[in-house]
Amino acid sequence: MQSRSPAAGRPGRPRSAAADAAILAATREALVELGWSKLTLGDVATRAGVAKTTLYRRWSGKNELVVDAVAELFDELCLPDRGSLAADIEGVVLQFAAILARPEARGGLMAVVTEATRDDALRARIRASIVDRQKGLVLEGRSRAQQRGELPPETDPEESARTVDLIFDMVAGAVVHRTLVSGRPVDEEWVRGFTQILLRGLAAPS
Amino acid sequence: MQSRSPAAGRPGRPRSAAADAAILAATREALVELGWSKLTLGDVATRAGVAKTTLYRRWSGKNELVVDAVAELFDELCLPDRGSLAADIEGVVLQFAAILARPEARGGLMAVVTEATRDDALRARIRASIVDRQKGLVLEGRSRAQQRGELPPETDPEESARTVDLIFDMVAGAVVHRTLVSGRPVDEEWVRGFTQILLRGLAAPS
DNA sequence: GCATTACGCTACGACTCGTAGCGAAAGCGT
DNA sequence: ACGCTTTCGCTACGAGTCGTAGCGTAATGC
Repeated sequence: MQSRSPAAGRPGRPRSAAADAAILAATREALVELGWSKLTLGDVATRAGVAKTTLYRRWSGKNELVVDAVAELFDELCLPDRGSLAADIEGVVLQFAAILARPEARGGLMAVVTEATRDDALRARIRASIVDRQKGLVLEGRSRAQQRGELPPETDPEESARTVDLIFDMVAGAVVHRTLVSGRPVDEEWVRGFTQILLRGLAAPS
Repeated sequence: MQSRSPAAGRPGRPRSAAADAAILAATREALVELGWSKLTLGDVATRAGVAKTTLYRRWSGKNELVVDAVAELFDELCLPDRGSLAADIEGVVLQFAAILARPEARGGLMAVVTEATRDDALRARIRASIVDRQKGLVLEGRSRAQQRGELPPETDPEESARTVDLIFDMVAGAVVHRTLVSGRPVDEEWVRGFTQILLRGLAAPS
């Protein structure tokens, strides 16, 4: 996507955009059927109807390919204004959960995060194409809540940045853990309870 | 461990307990050096000084082996009484974070969780040897807080069980996400902010 | 037409997988 | 002491995947 070849007005035959799309779609399909560990690049190439060499000319390996394939799933994330901070949180959490509920996202996202533990370049790629977009939603939601008077305005900008990171880890982490570790669905009931605690805290009366 | 051969008074040569320990230690060592995807069972066998066939006689594959190797890391988790709910939370979060900071836990734990997405037996094994122990700490901490009067007593037992699951996902999820996705350390400052939000909520004044 | 690049195809050595077969070693009961 | 049973280390094996190289062909810009 953003990091791959610009292909600006170079001489010679241009790369097929259709092949790109077919490869990414085939990757997601294989991810559903086989899972991360049994997914092979040769199989993806066959599914996409391209040669294995074509695949290697565009992606350096399994990790990079799957990051791009999974990142497309997060394009649909947005933050419609629902009138209150609680409603905004519930909306975006349900969106995020809906994406994670898809099997190609479950296995794929977790696998690349695992690999990113030992690969800084891969981690940067994940951050740029997936994580930063999500964090932007947190920023937007807080800004709206401050305008509504639901949250106090920022004082220290550095403190403010830390809080955004913290909230982001709490929201995304809880949804991911619920979905992938506990293995239970993120339904409306769960989201209500989660939002309640996030906004008012554990000590508050239910 | 609990699920493997009981080896009760059978005839014949008993299995070497030293080999078990050597294999698990070698697995963690290989996990640090190579990471999940490049770890091979042949390599682990060589490091442990045993034959590859011996390894396959005890574990059915990479997943099961790594679960057992990583599970040992969580044996040290406990919940010392620090006098208040906030202090208890901070204590156990720092313990959990210290384990996750070790490279053999980062890659290994995430990898087996990823694989568990498509393997129910593996998920059950993870739950039994890792997750349930953590959830027990949540239960214990809430019980103490209720005795201190920091939390309201339970009314509906079913509602109560849901709340424990929710808190568990929020705590563990946030720490895991901070460590593995955001890639930033869980230090005392972060833990203070996290506990503050978990107990008093976002809307509370800082 | 010509240079340049992408593409499909085949083939290749290197590696890992998981299993089978063998002889030797280590315990247990008599 | 003697077998019986099970484990262990070793070697070897077919199957599968990896990532690359080479080749002829297709598509684009000048």
